[in-house]
Amino acid sequence: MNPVQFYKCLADETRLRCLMLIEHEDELCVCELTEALDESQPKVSRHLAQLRQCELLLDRKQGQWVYYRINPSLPDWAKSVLQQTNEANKAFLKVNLDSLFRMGDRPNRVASCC
Amino acid sequence: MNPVQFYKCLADETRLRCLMLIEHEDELCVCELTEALDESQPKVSRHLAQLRQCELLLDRKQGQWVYYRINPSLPDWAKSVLQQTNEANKAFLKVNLDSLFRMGDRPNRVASCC
DNA sequence: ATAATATATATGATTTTTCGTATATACAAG
DNA sequence: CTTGTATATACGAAAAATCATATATATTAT
Repeated sequence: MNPVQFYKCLADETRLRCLMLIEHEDELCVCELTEALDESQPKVSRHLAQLRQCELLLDRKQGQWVYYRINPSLPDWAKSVLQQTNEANKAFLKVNLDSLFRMGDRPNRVASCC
Repeated sequence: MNPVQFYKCLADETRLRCLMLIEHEDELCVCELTEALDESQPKVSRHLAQLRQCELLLDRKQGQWVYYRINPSLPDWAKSVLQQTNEANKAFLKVNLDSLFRMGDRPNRVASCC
């Protein structure tokens, strides 16, 4: 993982908030992120695709939903950066977490093993 | 320190290498960074100015040289991110450190207190 | 005073990134 | 099959970032 490419991924508000929300919630689908961020679906989807191409995120398709999670194969330093950023910037994420928890009709998780 | 602004500062190759070199050496002047990076002086200077404006770096003028150092007032999480990035990416910096150590006529440091 | 060195900044061009909108694909429900 | 929902992508426009070059300022040396 080239550190410049890694930080370019974090250097956009939409992408950083997506990463932090996913880090916080372990796994989120596109519609949840779209609601939490109050952004258009194509915009969120485009940024998620970029994070997937750079291998910061993995996705898992389940029915009509696509769930994104942090790539566990990221180097330790990168994972650590994401964790620390999250822990030290809770106020930054609050508005998005509030929207997420207020959201109705969130899809039911089914474990990927079933 | 807004995390998006912070990561935008790290999301450029010239700026990230400058930050990592300075982190490694505690303090470097513009001509040393210019030599270590093998980039034009205005380019290095411009990026350093940006890092100073964003308060990631502080500068100290001494004679004809301007020395840059990491701003010690950065939040702990940001300082930690810089340190971890450095420790986990030594190979990334090697070529620049080699150039720096090979450089002739490096300015003599004088402690800022004198 | 003149010349040389170190650094900063201005300017306009170029490149990169981001965006809105439209559209395509896949799945689910009826 | 049709409709609705979730997601992805294509395309051109707009915005932002970066750059090379020229030039300005400050300091040191002669």
